[in-house]
Amino acid sequence: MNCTKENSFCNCLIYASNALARNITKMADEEFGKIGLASSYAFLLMTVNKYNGIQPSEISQIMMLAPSTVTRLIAKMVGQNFLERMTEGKNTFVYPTEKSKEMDIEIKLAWKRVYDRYAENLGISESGHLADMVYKAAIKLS
Amino acid sequence: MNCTKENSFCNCLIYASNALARNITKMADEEFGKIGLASSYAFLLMTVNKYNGIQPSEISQIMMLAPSTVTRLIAKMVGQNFLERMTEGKNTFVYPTEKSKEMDIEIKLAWKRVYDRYAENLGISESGHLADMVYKAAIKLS
DNA sequence: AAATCTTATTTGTATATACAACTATTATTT
DNA sequence: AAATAATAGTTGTATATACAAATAAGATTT
Repeated sequence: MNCTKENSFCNCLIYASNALARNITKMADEEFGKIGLASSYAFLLMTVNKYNGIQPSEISQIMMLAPSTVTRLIAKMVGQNFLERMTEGKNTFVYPTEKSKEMDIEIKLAWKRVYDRYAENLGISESGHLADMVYKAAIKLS
Repeated sequence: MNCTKENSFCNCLIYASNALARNITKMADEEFGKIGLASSYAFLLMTVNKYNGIQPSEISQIMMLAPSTVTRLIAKMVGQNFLERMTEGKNTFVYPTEKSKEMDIEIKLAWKRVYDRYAENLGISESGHLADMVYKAAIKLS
């Protein structure tokens, strides 16, 4: 690869992966923004809609986020009446409200739009291949 | 790919790329932390050491960061006597101090350690291939 | 020359995220 | 049964980053 002043870090996975993450998240936030959500919250709602009564620790694993981050995301969605939290002993169970369930289809459509946008830019098979590689690498480095 | 509750987003580039970026940045911060820097600052110093008198807008392009972010990074390094800033008209030129120049070799060694660590986890050719794909994707989505 | 457009940078403010420390609960060992 | 360890979740605090607005300087058009 031709590394000029303009792309001296093209061979650096640290900066490339951060740049990719920022760019794709921006795209996602644009699409999810149309339905009034930032992407993290959209994914959280999708997850809780799918797994009724899921625990924060499981969400943490699925979304690959630190437990404290998940606590904060949930708290915000509880505050906006999208989620409910029930505590039993040391465990917490998270449930979607009607408001969240009603939004599910819209979230999925927005998600599809994000996918279509990046697939359009990267190519369909390319983007599938990339997602696969990036996911596997993320796991290996965790 | 086998998507159970544990990895429902394995086909989702948004979350995979964010997870990869966080994991690799954590690794980088561990290595650069040994020489007292967070990874962003290390890269900034490397860049300014290489391109004496570089302008923030150029740094912004190279590091793929927003101009405001670059301003903040530079300000912090100026405060710690790693960089100097000269303003001429609307332009600003950034220079390394002796402190930064002396650190250059250590930064490069830490950078090598980061590279070795992720190459060890991902495989050498794999990690090269991944960096290449991720960099190209980041550009295409920008 | 004045008015307008463009470019470069900085500042105010907001957000996502994490780590470390803490609380509370349950499980295990002695 | 008491003591200890492990697990689940939350809170305080810090950081990186961005957007939008502001400032300032140059360039271009009229």
